[in-house]
Amino acid sequence: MGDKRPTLEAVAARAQVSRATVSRVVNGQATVNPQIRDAVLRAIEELGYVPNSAARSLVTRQTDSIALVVSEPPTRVFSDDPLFSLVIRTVSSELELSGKQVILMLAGSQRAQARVEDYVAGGHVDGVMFVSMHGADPLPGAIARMGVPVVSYGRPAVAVDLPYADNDNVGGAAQAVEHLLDIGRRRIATIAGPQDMIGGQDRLTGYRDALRMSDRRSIVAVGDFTRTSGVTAMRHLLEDDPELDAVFVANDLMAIGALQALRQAGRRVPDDVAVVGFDDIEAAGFTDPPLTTVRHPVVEQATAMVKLVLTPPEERETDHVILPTELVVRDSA
Amino acid sequence: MGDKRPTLEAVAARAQVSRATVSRVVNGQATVNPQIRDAVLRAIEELGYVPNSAARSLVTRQTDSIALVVSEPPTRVFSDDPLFSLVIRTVSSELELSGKQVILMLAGSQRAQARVEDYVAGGHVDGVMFVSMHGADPLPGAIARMGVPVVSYGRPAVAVDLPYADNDNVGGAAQAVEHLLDIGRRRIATIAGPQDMIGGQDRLTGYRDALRMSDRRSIVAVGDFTRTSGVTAMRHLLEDDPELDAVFVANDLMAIGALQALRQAGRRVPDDVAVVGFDDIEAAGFTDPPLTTVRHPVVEQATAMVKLVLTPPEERETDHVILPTELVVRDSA
DNA sequence: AACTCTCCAGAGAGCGCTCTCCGAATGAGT
DNA sequence: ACTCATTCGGAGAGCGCTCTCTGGAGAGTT
Repeated sequence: MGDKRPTLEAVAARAQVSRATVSRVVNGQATVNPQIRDAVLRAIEELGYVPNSAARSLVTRQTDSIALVVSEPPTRVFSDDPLFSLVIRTVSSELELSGKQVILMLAGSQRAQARVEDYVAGGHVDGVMFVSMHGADPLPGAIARMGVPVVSYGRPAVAVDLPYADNDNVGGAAQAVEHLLDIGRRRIATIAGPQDMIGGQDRLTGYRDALRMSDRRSIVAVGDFTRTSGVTAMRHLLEDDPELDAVFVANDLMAIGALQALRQAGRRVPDDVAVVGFDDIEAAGFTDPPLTTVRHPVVEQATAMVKLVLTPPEERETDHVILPTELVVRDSA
Repeated sequence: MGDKRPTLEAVAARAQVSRATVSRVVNGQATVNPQIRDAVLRAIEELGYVPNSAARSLVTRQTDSIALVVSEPPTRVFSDDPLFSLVIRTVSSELELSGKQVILMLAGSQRAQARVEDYVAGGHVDGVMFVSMHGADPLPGAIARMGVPVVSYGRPAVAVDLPYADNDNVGGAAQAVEHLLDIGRRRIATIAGPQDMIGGQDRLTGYRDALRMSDRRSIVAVGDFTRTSGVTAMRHLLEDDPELDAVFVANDLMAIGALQALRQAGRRVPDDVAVVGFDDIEAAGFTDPPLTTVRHPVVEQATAMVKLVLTPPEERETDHVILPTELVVRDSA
């Protein structure tokens, strides 16, 4: 910013052409005489010209940047969901492929939500991606109404009809429970995720579905996807039903907590109680015992989301991408 | 973007004043008659006016956004450093306090680096923060030369003189080794981090310093901060010196790997081999046994970095912030 | 040879905003 | 009553770019 950067005008002067011509060259229009094009290119090179993006987006009404909005309440900000980082990185590198930038926005508080809304209204971004929405978040709807493309990572609450990329939470949970059934477990409990998140709801649904098919009773405790909540929930479960011989935990972080609680309670895993998690975070591979869990395709899901936000609605094949999950059997079940 | 958003002009017309006056009100200048101000405010409200940022930054040459550049080679992108996410979140919320946005950029490849350079040259950002730099990254220097404020999370390689916020890696490592010495260990090895990163270098230096003071021999293996590299390094160490009774590992991820390798080799921790890690990631609390490690203030460090990039050089008290570390003693040593 | 058609570069009008003058109106001073 | 500050809103010139429209030159047609 310090010293003046060359403008289109300067390049035009140096190449002895008009601004319009330089603009054409810069934007790769075909209708330019090769000789003139070369001259312009040389001038650009010599001057070290880089187009000013503000000026450009003022007229094109395009910003080449997409917001990634993380609707995470402040309390959870510091409990590290390891997948979060993977999503960010995938989205970022995927977007770079299309020459777009990622603008990261936290929307954990009311104030922050208003900020995001104003920001988008201010025309700063060409699209918005939501990650980790809770309940009936009004923000996506508000933004969609402004005519800005919106997508969600994970299926949003039913009220809003947004395009989204999700994994098959219901199917994955059912898969986990069926595995537990297959290895002969009879009293299968679950530690569910927060019920204001669709992921939490769906995994509970999958658990219930699988159990209903086999006529078993469901035993449910609810956590909030953090490890400590897993510890607490497991303890409650053990109090409620000391006879349980298996537990399906709605995410690995809580499963790790459950493993700890189980150990403290003197239960052996998987001998006394089998445990299946969900997510297949890296840590799942080196818990004691290594965690059997449901893996879902984070990278593919993030990629699908990016594709959705970049594709105009009329060109989309589908608005709802659902990716399959896979059971990873280790030692805990 | 879809339908026309109201402009300054429209607000001016509605409030029966000139554009200039509206601009004054929007930017909070004092020299506006309260009555007129109210009228303008009402018009803004009624029209739902939000200033167009492109137009504004075209004339002010300010963008209110700061780039967060992650110079991580693609190979490491998918090995989740849990702290990475914490840094991102802290930076983001800290920046929001000053009304700035975070633009996340990956700079793992040559091509990506060039992209970042062009982007910054294009005047998109008011400042750049670097995270996780390797070796003598030319990018920060190039950007600093353009007159854009640059800071680094962690001390950069000596060649470039950038403002930075770092933790006391040398001191922390020394602290860890001294603890090992205190509990009576005699053959203390280390698994060092990548030597093209200052953090890796400094922690090795701290290890060597502490050992030299006590006249012990150093035993070094080098990893790359990933868990698997910790496994490999630990195995090598065990081959090189089967008698070792302690190991200081340059980060927790590798320490977790080392713990696994040790278990596989039939060594008990801490009885046979004491292990100390570095970082105090959440997982360190629930390894088996829980990991003794060096905690450093990630949030404070990120906050300090943000403060540096936002403060003009002439107003800065210091260009180099170094935060103290703390040894967290658990069961592994 | 006169005409039309195509191709391609230049002219110039904005995009929405900020900010520096300017000038009108008000109040104080003589 | 008249002059001189002083306050505060308006006019208008850009900021750097895109893009439509225009017009000149050369090629093709009759």
